[in-house]
Amino acid sequence: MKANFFEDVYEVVKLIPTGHWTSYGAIAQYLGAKGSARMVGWAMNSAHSLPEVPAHRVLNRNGMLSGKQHFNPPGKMQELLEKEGLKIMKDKVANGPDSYWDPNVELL
DNA sequence: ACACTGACCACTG
DNA sequence: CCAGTGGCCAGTG
Repeated sequence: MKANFFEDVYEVVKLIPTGHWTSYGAIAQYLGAKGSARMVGWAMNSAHSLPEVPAHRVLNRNGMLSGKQHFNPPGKMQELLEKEGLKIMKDKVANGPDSYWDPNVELL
């Protein structure tokens, strides 16, 4: 397959609890030298085929729905997040760090 | 084999 | 505070 890196990313994303979100950088940091934040985004692009991977729970470091434009249809991302209890305002999470989930803290 | 791009992040001005 | 630039790794033309 593409690379183990993608698999690792998928695993972490799948581990994100409902109503929580994490950032590309956090995942990249959790995986370490395996890749940078950009690779996580690239992995998400590949993850597009995997319904098991809740890519809508992965936002940029600012909690902004950077990749919502890549969803189908765009806006589905926000819809899902709101459905899970997150407050989205202006394409960004309003719950703040309260809903933030960091693999480096929770998993490590 | 080379160059450009990409769902990012951090630093500098 | 906002804008610009570099760095990161892999994939595609």
